[in-house]
Amino acid sequence: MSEPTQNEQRLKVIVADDQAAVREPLAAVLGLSGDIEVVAAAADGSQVLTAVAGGPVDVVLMDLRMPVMDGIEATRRLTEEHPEVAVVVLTTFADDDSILAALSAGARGYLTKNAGREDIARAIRAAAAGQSVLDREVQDRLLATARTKAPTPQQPLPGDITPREREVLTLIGQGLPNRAIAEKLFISEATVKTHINNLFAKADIRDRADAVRRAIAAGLA
Amino acid sequence: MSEPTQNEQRLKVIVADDQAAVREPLAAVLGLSGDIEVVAAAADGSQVLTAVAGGPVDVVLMDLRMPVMDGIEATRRLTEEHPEVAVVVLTTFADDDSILAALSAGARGYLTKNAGREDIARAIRAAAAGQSVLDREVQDRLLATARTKAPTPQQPLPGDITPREREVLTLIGQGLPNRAIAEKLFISEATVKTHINNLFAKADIRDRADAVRRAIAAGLA
DNA sequence: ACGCACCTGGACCCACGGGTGGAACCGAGG
DNA sequence: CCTCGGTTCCACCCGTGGGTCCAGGTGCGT
Repeated sequence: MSEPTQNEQRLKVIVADDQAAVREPLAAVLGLSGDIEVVAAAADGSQVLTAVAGGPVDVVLMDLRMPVMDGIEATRRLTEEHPEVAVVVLTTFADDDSILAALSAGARGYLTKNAGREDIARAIRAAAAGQSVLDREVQDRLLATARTKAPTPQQPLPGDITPREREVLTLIGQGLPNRAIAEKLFISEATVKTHINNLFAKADIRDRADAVRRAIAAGLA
Repeated sequence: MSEPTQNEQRLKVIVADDQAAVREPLAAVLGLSGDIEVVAAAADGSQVLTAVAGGPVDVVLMDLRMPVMDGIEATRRLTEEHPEVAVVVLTTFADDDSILAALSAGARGYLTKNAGREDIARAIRAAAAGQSVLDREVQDRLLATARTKAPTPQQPLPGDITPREREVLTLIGQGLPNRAIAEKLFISEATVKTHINNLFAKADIRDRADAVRRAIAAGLA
């Protein structure tokens, strides 16, 4: 996580973008930062993989929209086969799906293309050090999805519920009538009723509708 | 988002931590970075606010656990009253609640205390530039909550459902029996049954348990 | 004025759900 | 050994739920 003092070696960076008009000036301008060395350029995801195989690399600056193999897939493979290589995404698109997909694939940074040279350089240094740099809007989006989707605290059931009862509750949560539950578990409907009544007593469930809600709330459905 | 060339002025930073044994060495070591100037130190949140009022500040390095006013509350007020000031959290705790609370309050970075001097300095520079730096584990946690909480696509109901029917469905989703629904809506139980039967026909709902699931899935409960 | 959608209500029937009590089997544990 | 918890089943009762048909009242747009 930390750099003992500071300058170890120049950071070896690969620039990946299918548009030469973006890739080449970017590589050139990054080389101006004294601590960054662009060791290769790639026009698609597979070129990134071969380039990484060619020699030691610290950071890949990755576009998402590329032919042959896109940036998401390239990131996924890269972080699997070479976890020591950090990936920083640099793209024009900052929609929720792209952000989640890229970070899930293992990217350690996400910048939009209105980031300046220093912003990019800083993200590269951070990624090499194990940190993660996000554009402000990207962080806001990620935070928003993390927050809005949070109100399902997975409230638990009493501990004295038997495995069989849990099975029955799950099927209730899927909306099945007792007869269907009985068939699915190869038991009689009477037995299903017994389990249900035990459930009601143990878990303070009033009726079937309540059971459905509890099953969903407990994550069984 | 970008810095035109580079050195504008030294970044004015406030260090906030209730433990002097942490605060003072931290302030001292940060001053060693040529582009960072520690202009004040604070032992709690309210001291941060008064210090910010005293003069121009770029970044506040904020601990979360502090007496009088904690880092969350201080961050919230700071980003409201002085949105131009960036807050970077530096704390030992990296649990989901703390992370979400701090970032929701407006923090533009979140580091744990095993971050090194360069890591912290980089986060400060990024925050001043409008970016956000997260520790690796922090990003992973934030991403995990954003992902796991996503599988509720809010599947909609048919369009020809009347307002009254929607009301009834909501109450069904809360587990109420017909009689209770009738009382709550000041109508007879017979009317409730009618609405329910219409719902079943329109929305392809089989029975009451199914209705509960649909109501929850539609976000009515 | 007329049709139409919606909300309202009543009547009937019966299947399913839910409550109670009892009973048998089996495996783990004292 | 025999108890105990879990699972399996039966019988009985009845309340609620769910299906069907019908019908009055209101407000809206043509």
